[in-house]
Amino acid sequence: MAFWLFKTEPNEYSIDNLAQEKRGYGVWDGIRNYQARNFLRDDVAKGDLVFIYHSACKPTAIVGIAKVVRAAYADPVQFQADSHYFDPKSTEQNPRWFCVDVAYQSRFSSPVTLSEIKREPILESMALLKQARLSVSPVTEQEWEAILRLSVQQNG
DNA sequence: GCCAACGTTGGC
DNA sequence: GCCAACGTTGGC
Repeated sequence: MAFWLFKTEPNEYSIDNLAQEKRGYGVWDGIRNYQARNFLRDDVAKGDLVFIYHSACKPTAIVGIAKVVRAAYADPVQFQADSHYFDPKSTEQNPRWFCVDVAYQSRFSSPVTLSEIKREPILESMALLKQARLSVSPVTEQEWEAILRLSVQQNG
C-alpha cells in the first residue's frame, strides 16, 4: 500500500464534489502530464491512500483523504471530441492517458496549508515542494504521518 | 494579474 | 537531437 498526493482546483472539482458523488467514487481524469500519467498508470494501486490538495485557491492546502478504488484504465475523456481533454493522437487500442477511481474517506477539520508544509522540516523533501507543478506525486510514510500530525494539531 | 518554473512543439 | 518559441501551472 502506497501514499499519494493528488492536486485539484477546488473551483473545478473539490473534495466536497468528491464526497458528494452519488455512486460513491469519483473518476480522477484529465491528467495530461507524462510524469503524473506514469505514476497513475504504473504505480497507483487499488487500496492506496491519497491526500487531496486544493491548488489555485486561498489557502492552498491538503484538505483530506481519499482511497483508490480502481487502478489505472484508459481515461474516457481523451476520446470525446467535444471534451476539453480530447486528444486526437490517442486511440482506444493505444491510449495515451489514464485515470483512476477514488472514494472520499475524510476531510481535515482544519486543512494543512502549503506554508505549514514548508515550515515542517520533516517535509522539506516532499515531491510537492520539489516539483511544484506535478499533479500526482508520491508521499512517503513519514511524510504521510507528519501531515496527519499537523492536521491533528490544528484540530485541537 | 503577474511571472517563475517548467513542459511541449516544431523547425532545422 | 538541439533549442527557441510558445503554452501551462500554480504560488503569490
